[in-house]
Amino acid sequence: MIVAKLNSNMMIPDFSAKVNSCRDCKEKSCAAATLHANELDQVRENSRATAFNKGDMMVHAGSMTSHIIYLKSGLVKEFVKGANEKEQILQIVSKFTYLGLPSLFGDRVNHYSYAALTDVTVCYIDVNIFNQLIRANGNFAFEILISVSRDSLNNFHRFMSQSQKKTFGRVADAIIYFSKIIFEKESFELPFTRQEFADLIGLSRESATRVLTKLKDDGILSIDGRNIGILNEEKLIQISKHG
DNA sequence: CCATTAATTTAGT
DNA sequence: ACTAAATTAATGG
Repeated sequence: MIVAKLNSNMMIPDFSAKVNSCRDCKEKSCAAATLHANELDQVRENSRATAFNKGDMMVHAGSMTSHIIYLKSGLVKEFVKGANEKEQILQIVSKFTYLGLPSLFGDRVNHYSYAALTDVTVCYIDVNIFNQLIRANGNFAFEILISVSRDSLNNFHRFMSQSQKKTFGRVADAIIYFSKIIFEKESFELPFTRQEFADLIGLSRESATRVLTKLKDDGILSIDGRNIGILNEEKLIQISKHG
């Protein structure tokens, strides 16, 4: 390990740079779009922008929620580790969403862990200013409520199907989930390994790949490494419904 | 800087 | 669980 010597030419990196402007932000959330100019300036004063690399841990479950993380770009996985140390992915979070809202309102501790699936850019927003805005601006609060509720509905449906369906149905659901909700495309690249794919739907890695190759052999999917294409959507939906 | 090799991670059976 | 393939890190020039 090389330790850089501090001399007069070496500046300590300047982390004080604040977010440039929230008013002109091109990556605003629906909620932030309801804020007035002076409120956005308040947010700016209490925010910092940073980036994470693919694979980076962003939040550990159990840590305190001092800041809300707003995801400006990239994909993030939200997960927990069960008693058996097995990972369960709760959902894949895509851009323009706030991470950990249920933890903010339900507790002061993050109940879930977050890790970057791709390179990611974020803004940290102080929870105090966030709370303040919710109290002060009903439209903002309403939008936040909408996103939390949608999240909740989505996740319950996913977990329902997971607990009731067999392996093929779960895999089909996951593929449809990626195609419709995350990527909004017929074909896409899985943002993670087979292990993680299995962790998302509560299967073993072996079962997950077995089902994927079967779906490929049956001509329902095209699979090349992490690239997945839906060839026969009708059948896929059939499988999803059937179990 | 690039090339080679070693080590780790991932996929498939 | 094991093997092969792929990706990433370390090494040497």
